[in-house]
Amino acid sequence: MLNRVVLLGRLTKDPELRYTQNGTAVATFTLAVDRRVTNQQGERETDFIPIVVWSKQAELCAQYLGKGRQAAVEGRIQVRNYENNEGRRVYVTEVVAENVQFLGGGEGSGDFEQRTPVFSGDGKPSRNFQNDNPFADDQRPIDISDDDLPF
Amino acid sequence: MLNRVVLLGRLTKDPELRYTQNGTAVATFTLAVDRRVTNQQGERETDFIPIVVWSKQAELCAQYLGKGRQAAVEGRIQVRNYENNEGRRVYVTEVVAENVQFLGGGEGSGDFEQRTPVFSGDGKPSRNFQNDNPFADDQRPIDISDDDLPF
Amino acid sequence: MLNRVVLLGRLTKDPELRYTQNGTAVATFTLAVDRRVTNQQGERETDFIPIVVWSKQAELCAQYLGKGRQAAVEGRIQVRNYENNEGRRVYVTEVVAENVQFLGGGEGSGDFEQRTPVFSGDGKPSRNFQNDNPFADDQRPIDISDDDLPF
Amino acid sequence: MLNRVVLLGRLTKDPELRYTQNGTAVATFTLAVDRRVTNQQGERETDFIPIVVWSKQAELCAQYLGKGRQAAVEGRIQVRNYENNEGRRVYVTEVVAENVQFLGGGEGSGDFEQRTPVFSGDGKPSRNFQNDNPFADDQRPIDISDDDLPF
DNA sequence: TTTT
DNA sequence: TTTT
Repeated sequence: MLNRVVLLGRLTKDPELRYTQNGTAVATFTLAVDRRVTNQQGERETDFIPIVVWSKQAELCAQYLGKGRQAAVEGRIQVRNYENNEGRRVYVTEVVAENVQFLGGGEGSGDFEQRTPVFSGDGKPSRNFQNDNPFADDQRPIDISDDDLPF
Repeated sequence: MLNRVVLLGRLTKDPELRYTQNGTAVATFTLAVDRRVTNQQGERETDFIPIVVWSKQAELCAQYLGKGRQAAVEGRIQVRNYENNEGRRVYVTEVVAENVQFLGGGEGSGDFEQRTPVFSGDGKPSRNFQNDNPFADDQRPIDISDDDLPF
Repeated sequence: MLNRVVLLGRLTKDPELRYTQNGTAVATFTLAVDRRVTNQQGERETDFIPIVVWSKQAELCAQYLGKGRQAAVEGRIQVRNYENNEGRRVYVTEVVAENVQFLGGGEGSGDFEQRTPVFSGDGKPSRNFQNDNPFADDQRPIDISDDDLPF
Repeated sequence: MLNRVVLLGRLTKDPELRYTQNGTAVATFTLAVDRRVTNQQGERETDFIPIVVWSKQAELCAQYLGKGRQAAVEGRIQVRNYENNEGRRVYVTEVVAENVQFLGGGEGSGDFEQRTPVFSGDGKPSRNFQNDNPFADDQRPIDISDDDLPF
């Protein structure tokens, strides 16, 4: 019906870029969003919120965003679930971004020089794949439907 | 920094009302939010989003909301984690509501007659408690800090 | 960049439906949104917010919404200006809706029976037209560009 | 009921800071927010949205924000009206900010050195005052209720 | 009356 | 584990 999210925070790492079987780009990153109020111990806590971006925006994020950069994300909350390799149902909540604004900051910060996109695939098997693909690592399209999220 | 969510959906069950050790009310429920677009199979999918409400609003939700009722929720995304009883770190994402609007609908729908609040505690131990309390079931305050979420 | 609005309120009147020169539907209505806090006199004030909807959604609003009905509106704030017939620049702020949800309530309330759309054109000339059209009244398309708002 | 706005844009000028009769600070500025899509002439249009901030946040805005700076604003839409000095009712729409985030950019940009707050009062009488105060110019509190907006 |  |  109505499902709207707006976040402002910093990337905890460079985005990861992948491609679905039929060539759709999808980028993922985590946004660290500080809470506005401190807790009872007087500490400022942070929510680490997983973000998913599709298509052209995914590629732009991979090119222009990096660890430590500030970004504003507008999108919707998505809750999906899958069966893990122990046969247990796992629930994943993430924000599907429809609009990402690149703000300043971050390391190496010659504001928005282009980065070399980081393709994910790092030896550690991605166990929450709906369809595990051993070739995911070498930048070949992964064998899942466009509906699924490849991470 | 900035973390804003607005949702419109229906409760999948009656809210559960609890009290922290020092008497703060907390209600929880799941909001079923239909997606605006259908998937590739032409089906309309639904996101089931866990909601947490505190204090006075919690008690109002327990009184006036029920299974099937429509509600608008405004709040923020919170990601917390705890170690479960198998020693594994579990991540929980939920929306902490700051404003809940009661809309029509639902069963027995003599619009907003008061309901008998449903206290949770149903025999099945609540395993994601930070601090398990055997008395949670009989409506006595539960023994955890106000910071923690009792579910 | 980022311009997001979510409102929940009631229509002060039936929506007005018009068509631009090239046949695009546009509906307008005012949403009465109560403030959450009362003022210093203990009264609850209300903001009356002008809403604009385009295309298919405009026609659905004209059919299914009416005076007193509750609606949730998601969109963006738009500030436009035009020169009035006294040669003075007038500023208009309105919410351009991208998503309107029909909620219950309202008069005659046999929930969402279809209404006869109300075409605007009531004898009183609409002086904030960019391009005044004497035929606007008899439901013929109005002679303005799609960019402009016909009211 | 529910009235939520999130904006990201740049200040068109330094904020103006004033004080109500009983000492409450209020800052005002205009946020230039680019539209995401270009119009039929291929130009990117901009909405100029008036912002009001109260109390402590007002003083922080006056100190840390300036012309050209980027800011994220979270708040609610307010529509008020008053009778102008020609006896005509004038409607004013503005965003009452509850949370302002200072982002980079702007002139002189030694990021967030403190600025000398700009008090409004520039010789031109502020004609949309509900209660005109000839002393508003010399930084003395203005003689209106806290409920009213002094600009 | 507008910002980059 | 889900609502209409």
